[in-house]
Amino acid sequence: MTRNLLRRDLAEEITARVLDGRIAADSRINEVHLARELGVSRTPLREALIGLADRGLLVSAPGRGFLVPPFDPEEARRLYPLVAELESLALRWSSPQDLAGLTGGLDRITAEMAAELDRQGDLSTLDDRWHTLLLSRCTNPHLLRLIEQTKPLLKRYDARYFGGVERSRESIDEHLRIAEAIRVPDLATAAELLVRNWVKTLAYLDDMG
Amino acid sequence: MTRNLLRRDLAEEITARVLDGRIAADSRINEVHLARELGVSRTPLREALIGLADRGLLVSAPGRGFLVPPFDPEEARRLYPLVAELESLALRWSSPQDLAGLTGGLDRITAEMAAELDRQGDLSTLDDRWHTLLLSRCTNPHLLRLIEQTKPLLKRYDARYFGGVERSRESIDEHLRIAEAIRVPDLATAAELLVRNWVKTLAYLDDMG
DNA sequence: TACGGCCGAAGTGCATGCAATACTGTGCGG
DNA sequence: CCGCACAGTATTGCATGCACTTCGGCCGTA
Repeated sequence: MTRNLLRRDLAEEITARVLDGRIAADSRINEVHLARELGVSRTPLREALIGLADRGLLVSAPGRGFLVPPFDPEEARRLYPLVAELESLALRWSSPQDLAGLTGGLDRITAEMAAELDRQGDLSTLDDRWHTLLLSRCTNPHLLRLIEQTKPLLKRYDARYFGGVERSRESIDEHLRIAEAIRVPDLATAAELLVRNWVKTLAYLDDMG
Repeated sequence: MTRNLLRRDLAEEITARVLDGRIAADSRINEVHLARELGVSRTPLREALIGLADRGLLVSAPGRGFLVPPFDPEEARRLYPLVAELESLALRWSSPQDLAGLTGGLDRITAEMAAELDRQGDLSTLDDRWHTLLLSRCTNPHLLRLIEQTKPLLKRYDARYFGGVERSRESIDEHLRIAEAIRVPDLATAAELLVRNWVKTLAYLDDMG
């Protein structure tokens, strides 16, 4: 059992707040206020902020502390293809046999997504679980780390624009087809479809914004 | 002009020490001793260590501080293809025209490498400069950040095994051919050659260790 | 009005202090 | 001889303290 460090919990909490906008984009973070609000001292808070800055979720401005970068459509257009390629790589670096064993779990999550969509609920956490499961057999921990680090940056944009029912149905269908390709198994096709899934999401975002 | 933070200088210094072994692999870092040795307090030192742990150069063990992970041949076999794919991606995401303008500078560095090889000098920093210049036209800052973060991990292994004259000559030749492909410009070929360059280096390492 | 310099308040960056946890070595029992 | 318990030390994780920088408002001047 791993004892949890305050700075990790804080990093998680701050990430959540940045993603849902409770900590606004294009704003500075006041360490004293935030520390008081979270009921901790500045030290572990700063440690968490430094970690987040190293991952790119925040930027550190010497003498001015930490900033939440502003939204930038251009950045979204960089992040989606990046995550697409990284996930594609992770998929191609997984054992086909191991992957085939995942299809049941994957499709179950997809089914939950369909149900949640009817209920007009939140799909993003289910989508996360699906992708995480899909990549869980990748044998390259460093690649997985990079993906884990990059996705929050992307989720900032996803969270803003998510909710298109049209696109959600389409995406659910794409998930099913990816799982199918894995069952064959045809990883090249699966990886290709996975990239398309991300890129199409970006295209959908671009059309809106 | 960017005022420099102590934690950044420290992170740089610690990275250097880990890479050249002054901080041994598979050892714990004693914050008090290291802080005293570096003439700073534990606070900015810890901040630097946290950043390095987030990048994967160190690992954080709750209650036990920070550890330098042991050398693991398996890890090297994961890192080289990863960096290869990342750099390949960065190259393919560069503008061919911009890249073509780099060939002069690239070849100059390659020439310096050849000269340095005759002198039996250090090639790794020149190699770094070459790769950095090659990727300098990539328009995806997040991808470049991931590469910057991952390369030190790899350099830990590179530094251990570097020095094969045979492989160095071969690598220099590969650099020239990559620059050629860029001049054409034929980025697909260049990216392919770049991947090969990394993978062959790994193969050479594997043969030794 | 627009601009620039000064002054007080606010905030960061680093140092230090403290309590809880983890390590080391010793002695005892099996 | 080996394993375990225990006491003392060392070390981490977090809190607090302090100095320097930055920010915001006010004034004076052009």
